[in-house]
Amino acid sequence: MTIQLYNTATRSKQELAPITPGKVSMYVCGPTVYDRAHLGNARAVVVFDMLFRLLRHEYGADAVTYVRNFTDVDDKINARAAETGRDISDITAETTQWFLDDMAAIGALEPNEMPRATAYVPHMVKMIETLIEKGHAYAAEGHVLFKVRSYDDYGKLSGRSVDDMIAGARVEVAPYKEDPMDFVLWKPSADDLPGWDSPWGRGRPGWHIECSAMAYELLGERFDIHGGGNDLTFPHHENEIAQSKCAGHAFANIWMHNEMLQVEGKKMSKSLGNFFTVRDLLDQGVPGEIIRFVMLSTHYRKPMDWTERKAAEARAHFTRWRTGLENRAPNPAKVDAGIVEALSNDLNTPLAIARLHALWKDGGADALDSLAASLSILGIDPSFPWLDVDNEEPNYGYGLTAADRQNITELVSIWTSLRDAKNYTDADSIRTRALGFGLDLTKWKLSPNGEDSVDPVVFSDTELAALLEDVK
RNA sequence: GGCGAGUUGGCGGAGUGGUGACGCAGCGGAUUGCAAAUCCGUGUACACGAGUUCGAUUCUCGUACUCGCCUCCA
Repeated sequence: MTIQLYNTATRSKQELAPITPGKVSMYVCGPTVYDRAHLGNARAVVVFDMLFRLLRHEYGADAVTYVRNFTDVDDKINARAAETGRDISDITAETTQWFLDDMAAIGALEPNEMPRATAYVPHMVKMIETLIEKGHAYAAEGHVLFKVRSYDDYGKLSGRSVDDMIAGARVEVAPYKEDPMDFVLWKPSADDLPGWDSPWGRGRPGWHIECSAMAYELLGERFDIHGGGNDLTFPHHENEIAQSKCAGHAFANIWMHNEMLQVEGKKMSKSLGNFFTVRDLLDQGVPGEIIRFVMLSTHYRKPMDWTERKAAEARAHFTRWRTGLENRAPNPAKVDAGIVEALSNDLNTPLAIARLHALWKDGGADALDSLAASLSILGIDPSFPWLDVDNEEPNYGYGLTAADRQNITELVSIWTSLRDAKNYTDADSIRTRALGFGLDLTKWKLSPNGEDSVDPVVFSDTELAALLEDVK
C-alpha cells in the first residue's frame, strides 16, 4: 500500500517514498513546556500519532523514527518562573511530565526520541557558526541574526514574499538588524536568566534554530517528514528551512500541517472563556479515547470543532461497540484493509471511521475481529476499559452533582431489578413517584450521558434521597 | 493589506465528471410489561453567478460569506 500525503511545500498530495527504502523518519514540533497542554496541542499530537501508527503498521514498528522535541528554554517559561517564583527547571520538568501523561491518556504513543532543547545548545551554537561562516548570519550586539535576504527561497513554504511581509509592517524592527525581516538565532541573556557561553557572549538560542539543530542531530541532514500545526508554517517552519538549507542540509522532504481546532464554533481563547486543557476534560470525566475519537472524526487538514455533542456521540458508539467486542483481543493481522487504505490516503480518518461502522453493521465474527483490530490501530483500546468507570463520573453540561448521580444510579438499579422480577406494581410506583419530583427514570436509563437523557428540569435532591431510603 | 483554507441534507462529516458514503437526530415498522437498547425501512444536500462538457456538487473563472495565519499559540 503506497501512502499518499499532502505536502504543504508543493501544495499537493504525493507518494511517500522513503529516503532509505523501508525506513521512515519524521520530526514534529513539540510543546514549549510552561503549562498544561490545551486541546489544540492535543490535536496535533493525535494527528501525528495517527501517522506514526500508520507508518509502523506499513513499515514495521522498528522501521519508523519519530522525533518530537520539548522546547524548554523560552521567554514564556522565564515569565512563568518570574510570576510564580519557582525554579525554571522545576517548571519545565513538571510540565514535561504533564504533557507525557496527558498525551498518553489520549492514546498517543511516545516518539522514539524526545529531545529537550537545553540538551542541544552546543549543536545549535555550532550550526549558527556554520551559518555565519557561509554568510547567512551575522552577529550584532550580542545577537546573531539570520540574513533572510541571503536565502532566495525564503517564503516559499508559506507562499509569501519578503517584500509583502515587510509591507505588513508587523515585524520587529531592532537597531541591530540589517533588515527588518532578519530573525534571531541567538540572543543575549541577563544574568538571572538561563544562558550558555558562546562566541557571542552568554546567551540563549532562538526558537527556530532549536528544531533545525535537533532534527539534524537525530535524523541527519535529510529526512522524510516534518510536521506541526499550520500556525507554525510561518514563521517557524519557514525559518527552519532557511537555516537548515543554508547550513547545507537537504532537510525535510514532506511538510505536513494540521488545521486548527475550535471549540463550539469559535477559536479557543482565554478571553472567550472556552479555553481548556486536555486535563480539564479528563477531570470532567471525558475519557481520553473519546477526545481522540472526536479528533479523528475530522480530517486533519480541516478546521475541527470540539463540541460536547460530538463527545456524547462518540461515547454512544463505544458503548454500543463494546457489547460485541468483549474478549476480542486485537490482532494486527486483522486490521480492515479499507481502513488502511483510507489512512494511506493522506490520513483520511473520517472515512476510516465510516468503515468501523460498516464492520459493526456486518456483525459477523470476522468483521468484529476486524473492528477490534481496526480500533486498535486508530489508537483506541477495543475493550473500552474506561467506559464503566466513567459512568460513575459526573456528566458534563447537565449540572448533576456526583451525589445526585450516584443516587439516581442506585435508584435505577433497584427499579430495574424489580422490573426484572416482573414486579411491575412496585416498579411503576417508584417510577411514578420519581416523576413526581422531576426525575424520569426511563429517560435516565436511555443514555446516562446522552444529550436528551435527563431533562434539564430541576428535581428534588431531598425527595430523591427519601425515595431511595424507602425502597431500600 | 498579504498569504492560505473552507462553504455538502436538521446536525456532524467523507467523496465523486454521470445510479443520494457514513454517523447522529427525525419519521415509519418489527421486537419488547410500558420505555430503552436492538433490527428493518425511510432523505430529490452539495453557497451564488458564469464558463467548459452530452452531462458538474465534482473542472475553470468570478462573487459573497466564514475561518486561520502574518503577534516565538499546535
